[in-house]
Amino acid sequence: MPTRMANPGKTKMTQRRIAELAGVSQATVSLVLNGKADAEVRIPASTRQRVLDVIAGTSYVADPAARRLAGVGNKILGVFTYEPAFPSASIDFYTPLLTGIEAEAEKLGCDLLVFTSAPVENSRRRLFHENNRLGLADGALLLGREMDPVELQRLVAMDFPFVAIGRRDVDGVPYVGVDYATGTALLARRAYDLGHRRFALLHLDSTGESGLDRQRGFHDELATHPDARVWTGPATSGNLAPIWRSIRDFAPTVVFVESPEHAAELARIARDDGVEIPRDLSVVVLGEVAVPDALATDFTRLSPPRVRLGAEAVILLSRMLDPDDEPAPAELRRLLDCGIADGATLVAPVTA
Amino acid sequence: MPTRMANPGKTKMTQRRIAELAGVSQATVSLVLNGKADAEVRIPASTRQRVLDVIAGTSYVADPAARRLAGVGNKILGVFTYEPAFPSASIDFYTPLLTGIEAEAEKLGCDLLVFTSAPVENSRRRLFHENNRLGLADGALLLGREMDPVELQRLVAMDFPFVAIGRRDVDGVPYVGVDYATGTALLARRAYDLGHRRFALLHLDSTGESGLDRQRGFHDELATHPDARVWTGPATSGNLAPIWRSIRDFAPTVVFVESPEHAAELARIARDDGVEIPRDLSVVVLGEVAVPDALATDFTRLSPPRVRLGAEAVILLSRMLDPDDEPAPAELRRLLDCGIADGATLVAPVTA
DNA sequence: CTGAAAGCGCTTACAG
DNA sequence: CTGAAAGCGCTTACAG
Repeated sequence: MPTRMANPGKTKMTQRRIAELAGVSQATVSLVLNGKADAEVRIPASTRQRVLDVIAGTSYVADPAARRLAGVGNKILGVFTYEPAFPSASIDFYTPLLTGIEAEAEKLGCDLLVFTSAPVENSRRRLFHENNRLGLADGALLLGREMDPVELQRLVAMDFPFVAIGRRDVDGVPYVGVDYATGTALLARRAYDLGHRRFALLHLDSTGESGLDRQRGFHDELATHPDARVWTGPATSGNLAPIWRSIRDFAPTVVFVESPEHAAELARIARDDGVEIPRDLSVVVLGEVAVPDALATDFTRLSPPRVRLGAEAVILLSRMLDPDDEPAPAELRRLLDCGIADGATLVAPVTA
Repeated sequence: MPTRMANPGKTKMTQRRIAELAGVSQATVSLVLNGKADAEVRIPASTRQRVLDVIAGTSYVADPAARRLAGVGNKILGVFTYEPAFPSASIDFYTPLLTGIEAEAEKLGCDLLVFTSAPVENSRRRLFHENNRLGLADGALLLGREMDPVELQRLVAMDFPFVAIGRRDVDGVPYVGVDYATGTALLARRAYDLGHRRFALLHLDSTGESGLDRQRGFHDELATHPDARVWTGPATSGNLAPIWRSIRDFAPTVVFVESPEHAAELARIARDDGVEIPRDLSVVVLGEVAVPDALATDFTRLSPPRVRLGAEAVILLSRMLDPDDEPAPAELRRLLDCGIADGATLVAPVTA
């Protein structure tokens, strides 16, 4: 339990000591340090220089806690992940996001406060808990496949600046997401144009917005084609064999699969069942395989711009924090175009 | 430039307001909150309960900046990476470390402050810069292949609690590292026992401790075998063709390569040159391939316990921060055993 | 042009 | 047993 203070005993460098050394008041040191010395307040260049010289001779850095308490921003962005970020299960999902976030934070000169202390319940983290350190950050980025709407509402009500990564249905939540609906619709349209008429959709058994968007894109597109036949089912975790039998009974020429892992598993089962992919059955994946495995199937799939997603979220948050900026409502809720990886598993059906 | 405060306008929950609502003094609220209400200071259970009830009804959280300023620990661990962490080049190196760090921080209830704001010079970050937020963390973890000795000395002199990941030569620097010397010696001994007598070592052109440890382990082991012949050379970045010619002229039966990337490249060049691996030439890698690629060669190699390394560093740091704990000198500078992956590229030489 | 002072929200001796 | 007060290091009106 880390509770001991840093630097016990040693005399810490403070503005007061700088002031003594420079023969000025502590307030003057603060003014010089904050650049106010130029504008509103006139401080003679000589005084200013003397202070700067003294500081240069020491290892002084303004105490960030004191700055924060005194009411200025810290250039610290909170990062909250609803699922623990690094453990293997989620690592592929978070890594590209964090890559974008880190790169952009670096450009902006911000530090990142990762809220690892949030207690985990049902394998999800809770943002609000006693002693949460939200208040130390100027604002926060929220990542996760699903987020607790109540917590989102509370953040909005608090007027705490934050940006969710991924579209969120909760009112007033700023986000940067991916336009999965359009991406999925484009792929459905591409399949239709290739001659497919019997479509299956194997989606995740989750109520997350991104899954709903994919389903909506899928259905909306196919609704415009009266001759398209559609089967839909959720993939319960674990064994996909039963669901494969249902799909086979429907006899689609193409199956859309939300999860790359499920797609790989389904393809394996299908092959064992004598179904050759893509000759007998096209497969379209609605998510990006995280680490492209050289041995694996090169699925036709959505390819969301995840690194950029992280970067854009940081940019939006920093704009929200900038007193001189005021992002327009449309900028506060924004979807990035979803890329498509052509892959090799969507071809014209032989039965066309 | 994020500088606007969170929560502008809205009235923030404070101990003072809690105190008003509960009809007690602000100090009492603090005492109740910090559990001091039980020990030194006696506060009637009824008062205590009243305060807790009020707090439960609000969304109060103690302002971490104020706590910090008042002199208590924050359970915030700083994380400083000398090379930017997520960008692809370093991601494989840092990811397992961060996995261990995150998992352990979560267990301890600590947040992680990642110093992304450190300015980059010559593709390395500088820890000390104006407005560094080191002081906000109770202590820090330092990661990187090489670290600036001057900065390390300064941290030691400041008495700032920190733990370096990887052995460091600088006096007084606490670290958790990997025993590369012993690991390398074991592999050299294994090669010798298989009959190898002509050894080449292709090391990185760097002065980092971990590289030096490997070289030392290599040379120390082989020095015990008077009939072993040794060639050593640094791999300059880029084209390995020239160095391959030097190695070929020496005609080793086994080549030790520090970097996995160099090993892959060298193996390719060797094969193009008609040298079959491992039949004609055994190859031993002294680092772990980050993402095991199913297609790549399964090199015989060192397999440092990187996830554990991260976790152990957090544990050590938290012990240093614990006022009731006092890690022994040996615990402050510790090497973990380095694993060995048998792989398939170290075999007995045909010429033996 | 510069200094003295208030205040940020907390913790912790110190008085009652 | 509890309240009033000092102090942590800063920023920023406000007086000189």
